[in-house]
Amino acid sequence: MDPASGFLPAKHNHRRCVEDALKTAEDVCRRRGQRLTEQRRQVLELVWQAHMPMRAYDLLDKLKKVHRAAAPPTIYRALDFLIANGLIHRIESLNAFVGCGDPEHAHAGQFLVCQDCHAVAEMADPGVATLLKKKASQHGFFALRQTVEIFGLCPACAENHGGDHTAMSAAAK
Amino acid sequence: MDPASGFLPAKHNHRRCVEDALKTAEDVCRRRGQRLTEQRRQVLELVWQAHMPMRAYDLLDKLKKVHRAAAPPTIYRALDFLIANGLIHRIESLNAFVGCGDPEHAHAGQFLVCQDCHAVAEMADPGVATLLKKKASQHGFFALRQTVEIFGLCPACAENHGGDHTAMSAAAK
DNA sequence: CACACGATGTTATGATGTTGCAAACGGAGC
DNA sequence: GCTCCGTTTGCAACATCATAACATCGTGTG
Repeated sequence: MDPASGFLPAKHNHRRCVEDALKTAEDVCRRRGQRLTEQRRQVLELVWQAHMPMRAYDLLDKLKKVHRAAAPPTIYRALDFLIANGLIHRIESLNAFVGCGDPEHAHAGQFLVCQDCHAVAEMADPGVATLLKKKASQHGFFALRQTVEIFGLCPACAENHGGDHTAMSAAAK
Repeated sequence: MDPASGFLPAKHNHRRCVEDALKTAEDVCRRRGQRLTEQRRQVLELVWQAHMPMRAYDLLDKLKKVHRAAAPPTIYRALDFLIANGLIHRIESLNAFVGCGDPEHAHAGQFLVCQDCHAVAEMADPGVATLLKKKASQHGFFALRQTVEIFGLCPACAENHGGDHTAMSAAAK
């Protein structure tokens, strides 16, 4: 199953899932005649390694460890490229980025963001995307791009907190 | 009809619609025992006057004209208050704020953002919100809050551009 | 009046993202 | 190999977005 869809078990083969993502990225770029340069590959790898939303400057700090000259434009250019090729998604509410499990097909993803552990899952439900497009068109609006971000509790965190997630998350601060 | 739902005709009674929004805000705050101070009222008025997404520093510049001492915290505090009371919404993709036409009821709004004229309409379709919550729960996710932002062309801009919005918007730059 | 608490003033700083231009790289054609 | 040319990267500065920390002020309440 697609590694980006749904929340992952605590112990999955993480090294493997990063490798798969990079392999897929290489395939996709080769087919499209796009250059997945070393820098871009490294940034993509950092995003996948974290397996949770990564912010630009966090990625920059990590990138600097293997590439001292890295600066903000370094990261943002790589992120722009990766987004343009559907290899990552941007989570607007977090100013953060996550890997996309299905870069081969353009799609409007819906993101489930856990407020507790910060894990993110992508739904990519075509029914949702279609409904939104349809609802928009009922308002005379021609939809081109969607951002859908749902905040709440992932299965593991909902489990841990039982019914009183409100009290718990307040206490957790 | 609710002034914030749907795109407005080019010539609506704008002064009236700002006044109504402020009146409603006063009612809501009074009932909740919240203080709609002069500063907060002014910021809310600025948001409604623009009738399109306003960024914090744009509001700050405008506020300075009637209140020289205004600084970033001035604006952000007012915006925090207004959001907390449902009087405005934040558009995450734009780092901008729009007035809410229905502050009386908590709701998950869906925003239609025109890429051309930057107008924004709020759908607040409960069916959409419910569907998203349900889809999320099918993934074991307990949804608490939603951000739905749809980019495209509003009725007026879609009309002007006919079929070739791509060429037009490229040329428009 | 005195107190408490929320609101505001003020300065500084942190966090996020972009522009502009020059240099280096890398593939296409010779 | 060499030139040409478009893409990618280096680099410095800047633009934008948001918050921290602490002092002061205002207002309602006992």
